[in-house]
Amino acid sequence: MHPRGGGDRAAVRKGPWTAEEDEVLRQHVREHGPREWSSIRSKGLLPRTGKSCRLRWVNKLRPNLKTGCKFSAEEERVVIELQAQFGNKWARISTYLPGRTDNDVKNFWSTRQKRLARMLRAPLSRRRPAAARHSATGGTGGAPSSSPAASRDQLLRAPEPEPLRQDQVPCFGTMIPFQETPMNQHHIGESSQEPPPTAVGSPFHGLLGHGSILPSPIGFAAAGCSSSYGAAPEAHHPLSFLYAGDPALMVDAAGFVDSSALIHGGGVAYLEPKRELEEQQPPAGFFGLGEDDDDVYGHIVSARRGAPDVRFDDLAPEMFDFFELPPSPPSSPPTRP
DNA sequence: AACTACGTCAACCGCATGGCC
DNA sequence: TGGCCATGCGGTTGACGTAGT
Repeated sequence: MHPRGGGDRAAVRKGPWTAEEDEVLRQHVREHGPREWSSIRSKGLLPRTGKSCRLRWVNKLRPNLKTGCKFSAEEERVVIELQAQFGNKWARISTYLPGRTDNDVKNFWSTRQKRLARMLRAPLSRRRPAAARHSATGGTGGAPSSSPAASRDQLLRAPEPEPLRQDQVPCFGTMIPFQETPMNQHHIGESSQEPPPTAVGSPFHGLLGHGSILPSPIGFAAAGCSSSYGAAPEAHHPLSFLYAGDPALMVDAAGFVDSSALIHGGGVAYLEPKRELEEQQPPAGFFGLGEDDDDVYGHIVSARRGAPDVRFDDLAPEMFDFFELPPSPPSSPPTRP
C-alpha cells in the first residue's frame, strides 16, 4: 500500500509503518500504557495520527497476538458461531479469540464472504480446481482436500447409493467439544428454551437453529469440504452441518446429511438430489437472491434437479450466511470464563 | 515466463460512543 | 445541555504473495 496523501496538515504520515516507528510506539506504550494516542503526535514523537497509532498497536504491536498464523478450525468455528449470533460485531467476536484482533476476524469473514459471492456469481466452468481452492483458502498447513482426485464426474456417477443408517450418524458432541466454549454455553441455554424445529431422530435434530428456513434436507451434493473450514455444526446455522466434511476434523460429511439422500463413494459422500425435492421450489428469497437472478438461482436449482454440476465441495459454507436467520432472541452477552 | 485469479493482510476512512468541561 | 475531544468500531481499499493457466 502506497502512502496516501500526506501533503496536508503538517505532514501526517500514512502508509506502512517502519520498524523505527514501531519502536517509538512501543516505547510510548511502555511509558503511558495503551492510551493517549493523540499525544504521540502532539509531542512530536511520530507524525502519525492517534487513530493510526492505536490501530498499529492493537493490530500489530500488542503482545500475545497470533501474527502470521491461520485461523484454526476451532477459531473458524467460533467466528462462524459468533457471527451468526452477534452479527458483524468483530470487536466483540475477537474477545473470544485470544490473540486475534477485530481486524483479523473481519478479514477472515470478509474473505469467506467474497469467496461465496464469487462462487455464486461465476460460472462453475471458470472455477478453480479443488486443489487450488484449497491451497488458497486453507493456507499452507491445512489438511488436504478430502477428495481432490475425486472428480466431479466420479462423484456424480457413483454407482450404488449406500445410504447411511441412522446408527451411523456420528455424534457431534464427541467430535467437537462445542460445549466447552463459553459462547456455546450461552447458546445451549438459548436452545433449551427454544428447541429447534427439526424432528427428534433426524440427522438434523439439534443441529438446525430455531426457525431454520431450510427447505428440508436439501438436495445439494455434498463432498468432503476442500477448504480448511473446520467449522462445526452449531445450533444457529441452518446449514452448518455441511462444514463437517473437513478432513481436518476427521469427519465424514455423510454423517451429517440426510442419510436417505446420501451416496457414498471413495471416502466422500454427496447428496443425491432427492426425488421428492425435485418438485419443490426453494423458498422465496432462497440464498437471499431474487427469484429473477438466473445466474445464481439457476445453478442452485439445477443442482436440486440433479444437473451434475454442483457439489457441496463447490459451495462454500459461507453461502449459508445468505439464509436469513430469524432474529435471535434478545440475549445477554455471554460471560467470559 | 507472463498473465490471471484469488487470498491475505495492513491500513485507511467515516461514523459512533463516551467522557470531560 | 451542548460542544469538543479521544477512543472504538466496522467497512473498505489496495499492495502483495501464491497458484493455476
